[in-house]
Amino acid sequence: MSRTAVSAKDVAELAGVSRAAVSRCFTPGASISPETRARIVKAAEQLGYQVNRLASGLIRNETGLVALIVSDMATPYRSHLLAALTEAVQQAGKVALLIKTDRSDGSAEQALRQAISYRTDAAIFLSGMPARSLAETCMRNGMRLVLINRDEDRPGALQVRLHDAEAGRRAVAVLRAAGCRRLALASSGVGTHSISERERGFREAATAAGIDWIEERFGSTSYQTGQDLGMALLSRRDRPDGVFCATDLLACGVMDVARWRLGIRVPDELSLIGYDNIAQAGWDSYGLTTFSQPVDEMAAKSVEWLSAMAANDDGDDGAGTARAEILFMPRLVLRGSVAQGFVPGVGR
Amino acid sequence: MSRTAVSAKDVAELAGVSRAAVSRCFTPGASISPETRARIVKAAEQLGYQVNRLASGLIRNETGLVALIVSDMATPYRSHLLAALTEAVQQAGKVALLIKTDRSDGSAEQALRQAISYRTDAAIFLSGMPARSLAETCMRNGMRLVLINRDEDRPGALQVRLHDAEAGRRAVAVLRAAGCRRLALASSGVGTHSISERERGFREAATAAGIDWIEERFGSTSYQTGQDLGMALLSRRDRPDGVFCATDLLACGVMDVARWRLGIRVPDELSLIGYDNIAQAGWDSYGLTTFSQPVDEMAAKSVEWLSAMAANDDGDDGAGTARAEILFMPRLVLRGSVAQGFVPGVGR
DNA sequence: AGATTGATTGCACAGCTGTGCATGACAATT
DNA sequence: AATTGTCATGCACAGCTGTGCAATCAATCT
Repeated sequence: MSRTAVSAKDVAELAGVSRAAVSRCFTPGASISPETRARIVKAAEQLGYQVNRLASGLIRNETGLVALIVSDMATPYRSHLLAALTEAVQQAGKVALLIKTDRSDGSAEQALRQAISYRTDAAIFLSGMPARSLAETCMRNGMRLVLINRDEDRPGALQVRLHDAEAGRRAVAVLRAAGCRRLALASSGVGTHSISERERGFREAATAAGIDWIEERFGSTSYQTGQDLGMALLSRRDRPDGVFCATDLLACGVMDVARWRLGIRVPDELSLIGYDNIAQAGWDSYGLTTFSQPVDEMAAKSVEWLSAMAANDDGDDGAGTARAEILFMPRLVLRGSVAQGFVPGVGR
Repeated sequence: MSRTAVSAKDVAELAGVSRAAVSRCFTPGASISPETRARIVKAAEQLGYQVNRLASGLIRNETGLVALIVSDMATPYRSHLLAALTEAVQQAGKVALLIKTDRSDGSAEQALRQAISYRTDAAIFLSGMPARSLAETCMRNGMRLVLINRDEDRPGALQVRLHDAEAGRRAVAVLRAAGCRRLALASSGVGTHSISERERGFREAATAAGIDWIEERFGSTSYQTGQDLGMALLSRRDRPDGVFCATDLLACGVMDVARWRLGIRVPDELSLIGYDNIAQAGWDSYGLTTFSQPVDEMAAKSVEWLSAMAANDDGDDGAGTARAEILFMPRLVLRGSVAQGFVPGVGR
């Protein structure tokens, strides 16, 4: 009947002990005798008691909450990364607070403010970027920041990145080895750091090899944009025969337009490479050669770093760990979307 | 330097007012003069103050947290639903607590316990199911429960369901109208309520029409299972020419096996119908006829119900609202995966 | 036996906020 | 001018937990 939930006081009364004993019962390493613990546990189960982590967090300055800040979360790559992070966070005994952002201005700020208001132990940005001043406020208050595939660095935050430029370079190598003559670059117009890096690597390698290429860059990172990019690139007179797409979603769109609207055979007349290794890239309809991000490992390392930072909170003001960065290498996944040819031993 | 975050006391000191004034400043409808509010807002911005919702929730018995409990969240349909719910929750001024479950026993219980420990205002189950006793404990403590596409009902919880059986029936009608002679049902072996209902509708309609059909049911609800189902169904001597798949993911697997491994033309030799209307169903490679769930509307109505329940918390003990259910009708989306034919006016 | 050690338990406080109650100031009304 | 009403503000308490400190108690040692 009472609208309020059962508290430690109720358990204490039922078990005939002090409220402090109940607290110690659920605090690892606290001093409590086995028999009273047994009594308390029994009473707690009977009442359905769960320690109130709000009150606990209030006094311990550690809520066990980790904010995951993300946009476009229904996208294959994003949802995969989100799942991995949630799993890792839970494995570490914490819980994920999910905050969705959009493209609008100040959306990331708004999200971070939400995280602060719940006194989150950490915030992990999968997209967007908080203003520098607000980020510093977070750090000063003891909140950890992790930035995944973000560009500008915030001192004290962990940067989780991939060697995107290297992937762009390898894409050129693979396409050339497949015998492609006219290369193209298909990318969205969002201008994210990681996407820009993929473009840069592609251009560098093409320039270094002394070959010409064409580009199309517009729209968001979606299947629809992929279709439009494919239409723009493949209806040209000097149609390319090897395209590197900044994203698997784009590549799927390009491939579908080629096959189903323009009647171009893949990979006989057109070789395609994507990036992300989303589930659909492995489906029979696509068989897309792409670069795989070690999503699980990225998530695990991020959370690991958070725990490590929490462990050595002994007086250092974070200045010593000003620059933390983990760099992963995207792994080439060869499938049927690239024409058969000699693939150079680019391994290392 | 101080590890602890800025509190209302700090703001009050800077603004030269009492701490209570700061609290009132951020409480809508509280009595406070415009000039002191201005002073407080200025001081708060200067210090980067955000109201501590943990402490606020502690005293108001309303944390603003809504737990989303889900498994297989990287799946297209699930991630779509998850995104819609997160969006709806945020629109209502609340924040989503994301809890991932797996197939293991007691996983749902564990998740619900997590939700309780954070004194979540509500818990929304997208998969899994808590034990009845634990669910009742939640309700008694004032936590609202929403079950999406779940079978057993928990008194007091909101049931959000679709008319799955009707979809199964319509699938038979559409396949027959397309001229299919040998129907088949492809489903996973998970035995979820909603999936069982789709199967039931299919069988009922086929039986009523007096036609025979074949079935395959095994595995999880994945693309891979779809491939295996397709292989099992389509390599038979009496190969079916019209298949209703309990899920789009399954349908994609079936279609790919048909096209790319068995050389069966879709829709000329094989008509396919799925369920969920995931993004890939609309891609050129699939063009899958399917049933669309009004995901956004489902999310909006769920959160709306939560707010309504919170509003009339005036002494009623929930017994009056024992049975709440919202039933949605899946919408048929016609695409190219079904052979051209006369589609009966099943509207209504 | 007496002293010491160790474990266990209860008291009380801190951590941060919302709000009822009382007080004070000020405007409006008779 | 006196009274009434409104509004703003501060005090103090409640809500739930973790933990330092003192006290109690049993057990062990000399």
